[in-house]
Amino acid sequence: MTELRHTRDDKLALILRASATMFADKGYHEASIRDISRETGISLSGLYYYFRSKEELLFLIQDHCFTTLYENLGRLLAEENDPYQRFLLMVENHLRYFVNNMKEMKVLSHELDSLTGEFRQRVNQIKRQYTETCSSVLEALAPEDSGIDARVAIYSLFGMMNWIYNWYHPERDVAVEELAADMCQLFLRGYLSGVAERSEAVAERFSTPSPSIWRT
Amino acid sequence: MTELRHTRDDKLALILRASATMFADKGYHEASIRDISRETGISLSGLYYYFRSKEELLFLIQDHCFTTLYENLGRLLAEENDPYQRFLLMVENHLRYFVNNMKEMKVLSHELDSLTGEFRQRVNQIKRQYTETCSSVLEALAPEDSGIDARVAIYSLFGMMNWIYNWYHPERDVAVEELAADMCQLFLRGYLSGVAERSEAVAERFSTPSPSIWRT
Amino acid sequence: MTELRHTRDDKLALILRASATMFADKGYHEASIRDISRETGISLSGLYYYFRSKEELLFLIQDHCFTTLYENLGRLLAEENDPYQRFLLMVENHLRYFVNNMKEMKVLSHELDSLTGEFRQRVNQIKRQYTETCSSVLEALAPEDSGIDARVAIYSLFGMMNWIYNWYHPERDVAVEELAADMCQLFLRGYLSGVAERSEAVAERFSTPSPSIWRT
Amino acid sequence: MTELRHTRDDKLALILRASATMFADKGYHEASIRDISRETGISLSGLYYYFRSKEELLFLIQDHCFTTLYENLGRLLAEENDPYQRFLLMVENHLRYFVNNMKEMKVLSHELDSLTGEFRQRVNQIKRQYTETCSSVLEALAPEDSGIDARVAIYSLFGMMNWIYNWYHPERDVAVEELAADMCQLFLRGYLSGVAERSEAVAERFSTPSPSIWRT
DNA sequence: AATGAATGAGGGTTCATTCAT
DNA sequence: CATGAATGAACCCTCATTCAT
Repeated sequence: MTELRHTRDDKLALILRASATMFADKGYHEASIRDISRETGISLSGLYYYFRSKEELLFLIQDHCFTTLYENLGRLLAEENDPYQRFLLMVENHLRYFVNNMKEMKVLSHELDSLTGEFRQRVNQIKRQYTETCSSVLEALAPEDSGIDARVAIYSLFGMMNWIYNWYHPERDVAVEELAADMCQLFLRGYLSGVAERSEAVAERFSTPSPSIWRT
Repeated sequence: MTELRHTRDDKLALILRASATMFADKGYHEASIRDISRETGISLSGLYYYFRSKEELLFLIQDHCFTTLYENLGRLLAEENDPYQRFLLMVENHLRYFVNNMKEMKVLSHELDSLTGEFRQRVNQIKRQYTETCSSVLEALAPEDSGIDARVAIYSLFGMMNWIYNWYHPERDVAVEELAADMCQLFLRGYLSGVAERSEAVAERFSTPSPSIWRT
Repeated sequence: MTELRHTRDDKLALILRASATMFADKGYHEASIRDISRETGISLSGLYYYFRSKEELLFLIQDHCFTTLYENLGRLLAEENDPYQRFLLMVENHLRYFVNNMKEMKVLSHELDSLTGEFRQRVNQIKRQYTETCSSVLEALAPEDSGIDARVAIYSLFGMMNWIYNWYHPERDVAVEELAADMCQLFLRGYLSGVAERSEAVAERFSTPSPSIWRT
Repeated sequence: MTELRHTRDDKLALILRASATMFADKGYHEASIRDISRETGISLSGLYYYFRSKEELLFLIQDHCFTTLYENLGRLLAEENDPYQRFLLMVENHLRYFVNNMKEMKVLSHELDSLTGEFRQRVNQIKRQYTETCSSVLEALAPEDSGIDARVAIYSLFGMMNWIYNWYHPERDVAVEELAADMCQLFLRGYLSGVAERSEAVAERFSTPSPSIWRT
C-alpha cells in the first residue's frame, strides 16, 4: 500500500534525474520532451501527468537542487561556530554537491535565464538566500580591511567553485576534500603564501596601480 | 571610395556584433536567424550571403574573440619580462577584454559545446594555445611548492575571471583596473593577507584535512 | 471494432496513395509535403507521425510497389510450368500492375535515384530479385542462339513495358489483355511475323551490318 | 572580329552542355542555377545574360536536342527509298543520338512536363513532327495486318529505344551498330525468329487470348 | 495513470531571380 | 558583359502541447 503510493514520487524522481542529465548534456532548449520520453520509457503525453510544462520541469530541477544545497548548508552551519570552520564547511558543501551533481549544477549555472515569471522569482529567491548566507559566512571571517571589494571577493569565490563543471574530472583530478582545501587556501592565503620574500616584493607591486597601457 | 569598398566587411562586423548580442541574451540555440535578421535589418536569406550556416556564424564569433584575446596577450607579454608584471598583464588583458565584450564572452563560455566537427577543433586549438600561454605565465611565478594542485590553481583563476559575466556591472562595480588588481591580490596573496596573526592560526587549520562529515 | 483498430494502417495507405499521385504528377522533389498535407487533409506536422522523412515516404511507396509486383509474379509462376505460359504470365502481370497503378509506377521508374543510403539499397535489392526472376523466365524460353545480346533482349522487353506510362490511356487504348498479347507477340515473333515473303528478304538485311554513314 | 562574335554562342553552348549534364545527373528541379554557375565558372547573375529563366534554359536544351535529332533523320531519309533501310536508318539515328547524348536524352525523357506554356507547346510540336515521321516510316513497312495495334507497335519501339539510358553502358555493352541491329531484328522478326518449330507452337498460343486469371 | 494521434508555430536553409554598378 | 549583394517564397522538419480514449 505504502509502496504503491510512492510510485508517483519515484517516477517523478526518475523523470527529474533523466531530465537533468538531458538538460546538462544538450542544454535546456535543445533537449526535447521527446528525448526525455525516450530516456525514461514513458510516453510523450504520459510525461505531462507529472509536470505541466517543460518550464515547470526545469523549475522543479532547479528548485530541488538549490533547496537541497541550501538546506545542507544550514544543517552544517548549525553545529559550528568557529568562523574558519564555517567557511570551510560552506566551501566543502558547495563543492561536494556540485561534484556529486555535476549535470544538475551545470543546468543551474546555465539555465537560470530560461525560467520566466513566477518560476524565475522563486528560484531567484532561494538563490538569493543561499548567496546571503554564504556572504555572511565570508564577512564573519573578513579582515577589517582586506583592500578587496566585497562583491569582487564573494563572486570570485563563487566563480572558482562554480566553474569546476568546465574542467573537473573526478577520476583524473584530486578528490573533493583536497579540492575544497586547495580552494580555501587559495582564497584565504593566496597562491604565494608561505613564500618568504613575498611580503614586500609582492605588496609593493599592488600598492601602485599598474599603468593601463591597454586599449579596448 | 576606400570606405565604400569596406562595405562588405563592415556589414559582416555588424552582423557578428548583433549575433553575439543575440546569442548572449537568448542563448545560441534560442536565438533564431530570424531574430538576427530583424536586429540587423537584413533579410533572412540575405544573411546567408555572409555565412554559410548558423554554426559557422557562431564559429566566426568565437574564433574572432579568442584570436583577438590571444593576440593581445602575445603583444603585451612580448614587452615584459618580469614574472609578476607578466601575470598582472595577463589578468588585466583577460578581464578587460571580457568586460568590454561581455556578450561575446558569455557566448564563449556557454556555447563551446554547440560547435561540432572542424569548427570545434579550430576553436579548441586556439583556446588550448591561450590556456597554455596563461599556464606558463602562472608557472613562471609559482613557488616551489604552494601545496596546491596545478590544475586547481589555473582553473580557479579562470573561474574567478570568467564568472564575471554573471555579476559584473560596469556602472555599479569597481573599474576594470581595480577588478584586475583585486583578483591578482586575491589569487596571489589571498583574502586574509596582511592580517598579522594569520600565519599560524590559519596555517594550522590547513595542515590537517578537515573531517569530512558530509555524506553524498 | 476491428475496423476501428485499422485506422492507423488505413490512414497510412491513404497517405501513400496521395503521395504516389503527387510524386507522379509533379515529381518527387517538386511535390512538397505541404501538397500531401493539403491533399490528405492531414496537417503538415501530423503527417510526420506516419513517416520520418520525405525520403522514407518515397521508400515506402517504392518498396510496397516492387514487393507487391514481385510477390504477385511469384504466386503466378508457382502454378505454371510451361515456359511460354510463364512468359505470358510475367508480361501480363507486369503490364497489369503498371496499368492499374500507373502513378506509382511512374514514380518507380523516375525516382529510383532520389533514394539514398539504405533505402536505396533495399529497393535495389528487391528490384534485382524481380529482374532476375524475369530474366530466368525469359532464358527458359530462349532459342539456342537468337543472335541477340542477352542484355539487349531483356531490357528491350522492359523498355517496351515500362514506357507505357508515357502514352497508354486505358479509356482510349486497347485493354490490358490485348496490350500484353501484342507485346508478347512483338517480342517473341516480331512485327513482321506471318508475312510470307519476310523470311528471306528481311533475313538478308540483317546478315550484313548496315553501313554506318552516321557521324556523331 | 568573327571569332569575337562567336564568343557569345560559344559560351551559350558551354552553358547548355553543363546544364544538360546537371539536369541529367540531378534532375531539372534539383539542379540549381548555382550548380550551373559553379560548373561553368560564370557568376550566378552573369548567367542570366544568356537566358531569361531556368525554364528557358531547359527549353533551349530540349529544343536543340529534338531539332538536331529530327533534322538528322530528315537528312538520312532523304537519300533512301527502300522501306527496310529507312526503318533501319531511323532506329540507328535514334539510338546513336541517344547514346552520344545520353545525359541530354534523359532530360528529354524525364522533364517534358517541367515545361509550361509556349515552351511546352513548341517542344511538343517538334516532338510530334518527329514522331509522325517515325510512324510513317514504320507504316510503310507494315504488313497488311500484323494483328498488332498501331499505337502499341510504335510506342513499343520507342519504349525499347528510349529506355536505354536506364541500362546501356557504352564500355560494357555492345556497340551502337549492333544495338540498332538487335533492336531492329527484335522488333521486326521477334525473339524466337529462326526457330523452326515456332510457327505452329507459338502461333497457336497467341490465337486465343490467355485466360485472365488475374485480378487487380 | 497512460497513450496514440494530431496540431500550430516556428526552426534553419535553399531557391530563382533582380538590380545597381 | 559581368558581378556582388540582396530578397520573398518556399522548402523539410521539429517542437511543446493537447485531447479523446
